[in-house]
Amino acid sequence: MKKKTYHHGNLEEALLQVGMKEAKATGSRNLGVTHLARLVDVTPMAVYRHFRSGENLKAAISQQAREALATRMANAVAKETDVKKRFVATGREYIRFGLEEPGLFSVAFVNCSELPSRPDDPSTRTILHDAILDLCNEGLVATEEVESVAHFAWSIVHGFTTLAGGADPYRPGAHAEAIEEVLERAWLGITRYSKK
Amino acid sequence: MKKKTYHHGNLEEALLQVGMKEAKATGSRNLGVTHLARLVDVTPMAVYRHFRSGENLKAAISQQAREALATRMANAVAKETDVKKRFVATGREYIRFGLEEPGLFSVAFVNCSELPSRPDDPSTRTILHDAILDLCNEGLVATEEVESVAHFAWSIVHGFTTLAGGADPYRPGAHAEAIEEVLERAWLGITRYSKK
DNA sequence: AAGATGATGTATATCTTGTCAACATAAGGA
DNA sequence: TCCTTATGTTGACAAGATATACATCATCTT
Repeated sequence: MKKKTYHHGNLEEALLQVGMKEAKATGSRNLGVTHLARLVDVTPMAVYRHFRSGENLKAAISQQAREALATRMANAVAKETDVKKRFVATGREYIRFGLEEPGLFSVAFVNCSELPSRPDDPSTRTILHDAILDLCNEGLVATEEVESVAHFAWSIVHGFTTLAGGADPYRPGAHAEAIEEVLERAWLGITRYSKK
Repeated sequence: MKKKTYHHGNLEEALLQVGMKEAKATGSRNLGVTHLARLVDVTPMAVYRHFRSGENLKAAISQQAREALATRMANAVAKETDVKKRFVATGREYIRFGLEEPGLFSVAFVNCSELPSRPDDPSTRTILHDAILDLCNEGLVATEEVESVAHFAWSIVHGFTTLAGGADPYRPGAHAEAIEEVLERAWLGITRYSKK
């Protein structure tokens, strides 16, 4: 099939698309300019019309990956009404995402020079904060602790995912029990704490 | 100064040495074969007499970094006698290492194909396990929970470090308060938990 | 409708890297 | 002394990132 038009039509989108596909499959290994350009049947240099550099492209894909995570979290939270359940669902979905999509997860938090050094994507951060504000409203967390609770909660799920992930091919539910346990422990760390 | 001998003398060691230096300074960015070879004033190909590939070299440096971490943890633990303090010291030192040496820390847990996918270096793992066995002896943790507690504890410190690190230039004690707090929360998650 | 103009791709060239193959020399034991 | 092995060097090559110069499409003006 020949090219219908000289212009690709929507190269930027196309690059992000194949980028995400590659990320899912192999993490950040195959996110090079040349490789992605080949996949969309375009010259490497064409990429630079849409991204300043290869790093920049990778950062954009990373961003997309973080958005995918945020979306999943948002959906998971939306299904729960109970305060604690909402909070736990947030963490559980974060971990599941990491285990089910290790490639995307690693790309999402790849240490890229063009990336904000903290892996706290605004949207993800917002979701987490909202969940914690819920806890405040219930009196389970003091208002001035929101920041540190957020950091604690995020640390737990991020660390857990990093450590548990990437090993074997993922079997759904493999870590189910461990996940619930770690979330419960985190819950205790959050609700039982009081400043000395 | 000219080369005393045609042979370098101890190239392998030298490579690991400059590798660690570079890792401290810039993480994993400058751990390429050519670059490191230049630093020890040797041809790139010489490297292959000691390491199968660039990846392999990077993995060896990563290993060294993990050992550096383990050493620090061991030293920190050795200073404490109280059970809880020993445990907390383990985590605190892990976090401090990550914040004080972000380059080394990132290299230590870089996702390298020649690296065990789980960042649980035997020595580091042993130190952590020992600390938890202590807790068992005190009746603070059930014997059958050792594994999951280890995973929980590791998750927390690893996650915290990843999220807190890498931002600004590190000021000693900057996060001191946050560290103690997160460790206390973790402690609660460990000691207050009971299987349902 | 005919250009002018900017957006988007291509062609080419250079530089850097990783790595292979072939060669050189040092060092130490037979 | 001479052969073998360990260790470095040279040169070649392919891949990749990216700069410069050029081509072509799409649109906006007139």
